[in-house]
Amino acid sequence: MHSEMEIGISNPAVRQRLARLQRRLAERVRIPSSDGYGPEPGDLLVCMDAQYSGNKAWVTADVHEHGRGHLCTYVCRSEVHLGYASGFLCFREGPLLAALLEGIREILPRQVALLVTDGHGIAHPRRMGLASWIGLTTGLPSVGCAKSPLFRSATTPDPARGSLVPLKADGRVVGSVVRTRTGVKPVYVSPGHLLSIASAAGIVLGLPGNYRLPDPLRRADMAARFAQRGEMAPWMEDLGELPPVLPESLQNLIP
DNA sequence: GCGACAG
DNA sequence: ATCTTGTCGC
Repeated sequence: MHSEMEIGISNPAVRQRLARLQRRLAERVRIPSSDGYGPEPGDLLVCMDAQYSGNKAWVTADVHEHGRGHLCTYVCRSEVHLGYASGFLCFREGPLLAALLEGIREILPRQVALLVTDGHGIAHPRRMGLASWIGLTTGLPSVGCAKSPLFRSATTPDPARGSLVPLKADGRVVGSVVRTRTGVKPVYVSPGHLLSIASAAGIVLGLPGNYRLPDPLRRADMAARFAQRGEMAPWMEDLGELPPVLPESLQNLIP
């Protein structure tokens, strides 16, 4: 017998159905031409990440209070139900993030104001990156901050921190290539849901930190690695095992 | 056929 | 994401 394996996503028929679902979901995403959500003092910004080992995943949510700082970083363990394939990350990781968000909802002093994820928002072939999926699923504003592009950009931002250049997909501007640290590889920022392209870049550049990844996102990454190794830091809180949250739309498509 | 390809 | 050692640079 073999260990429980994830559902293969290499199957053309499965990919086709999921791609169709992505295009349908993308129609509901709202990206204003300007503004949209903007952080206000006291707002809770949640940055999320996940680490994997086989079909096990350690998922984290770093809670940052805008204008003040770090509150706590939550971690949970989950089972992965779908393999990875470029362009379909939202279906693999989305349900895991949704589970943890559900878990911390009652713990937090107030509602989450914004979500930030590893991976893209609308800077995606079908406008349905991880950030857009979780934003749409939760109804919350969301931003995608990816470490590598899904589309090659013709230009690169100046070496100085803060400089940025438009990120295009098929001639359409869908995000920004942002220099978060002088002389270091840029990150790829795109809105997921309920805010503009400019706002998304502004938010990422507004987050604290002197590394390529903003501190909250970096802390989410660190926490997930710690948890995976069975370690905990004083600023982390373990919520234990939480089952992935599969929306109706996925229950029929994913066994 | 070959290279690309978020995490 | 994960598999892995040393090493160059601020």
